[in-house]
Amino acid sequence: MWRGALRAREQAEVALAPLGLRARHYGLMAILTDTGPASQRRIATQAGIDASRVVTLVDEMERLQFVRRLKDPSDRRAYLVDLTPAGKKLFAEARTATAAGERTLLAGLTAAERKQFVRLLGVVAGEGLG
Amino acid sequence: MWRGALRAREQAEVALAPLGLRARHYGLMAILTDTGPASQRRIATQAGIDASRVVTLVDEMERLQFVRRLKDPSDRRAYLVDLTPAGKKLFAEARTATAAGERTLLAGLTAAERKQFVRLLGVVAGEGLG
DNA sequence: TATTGTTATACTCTATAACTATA
DNA sequence: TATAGTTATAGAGTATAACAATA
Repeated sequence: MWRGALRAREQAEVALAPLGLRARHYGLMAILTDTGPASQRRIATQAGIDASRVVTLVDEMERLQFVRRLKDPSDRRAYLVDLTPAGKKLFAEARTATAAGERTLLAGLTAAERKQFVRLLGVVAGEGLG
Repeated sequence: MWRGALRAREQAEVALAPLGLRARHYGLMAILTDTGPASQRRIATQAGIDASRVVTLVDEMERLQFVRRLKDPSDRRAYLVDLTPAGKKLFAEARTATAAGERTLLAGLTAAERKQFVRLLGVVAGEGLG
């Protein structure tokens, strides 16, 4: 499983490199697309990483203007991190790019097997647990 | 997929910790069990890691006497790394331990789905590529 | 008191480069 | 010239601890 994941990540990195992105940037955009504007704390929980790393990650994406920090009106300590329009556009491109890599990765499977595999993987990965 | 692999590795680490092992030690023993005595170069290729890391890894396992370095009679530069009897015994225990973790990981699947999942995973991971 | 975001720091993992002894 | 193993080192990536502002 580890080996498969390494292959998958490598595919993703290769696919995203032309866009100037790393897998983690894709992950951030995926979370924001999923949940909408979110606090950094929530992003950390969702991604399963430390809050201090979210700082750096959001910094990077903010500097590139794909993401922005809005003040949370209901909690002056917190930000709401949000995709900018440019970020949404970029994420769409990134999805296209990674989809191609995914096809390569799953090339050995029939269409039915792919569907099955993705489904089972969802269960094993504990989908929806954050 | 990445998330699933993280869960899998964590399961493995937790399962192996009581034996004083890390996932990489298990990996080394698995390779040696598979291929028999092997040069460090071959182990590196097989595991997909750098040769310098194999040095450290074998050092650790040799100090614990689970592995030994035999001189390769046909190439005086090379060692043949081999499991000791204690290493073989340990690997059997480690297999039992990780099998329990595996059951936890695949708990959400039926028996048939598990079998299918493992098969598909083998294809995606490019089984036998090294 | 507890929590959000931040910074500084240290630790782990990993690869690279330079070396030796062989081939 | 090239390869097996080793060492030292440097670069990622990551978590931890301590802090200010706010709850």
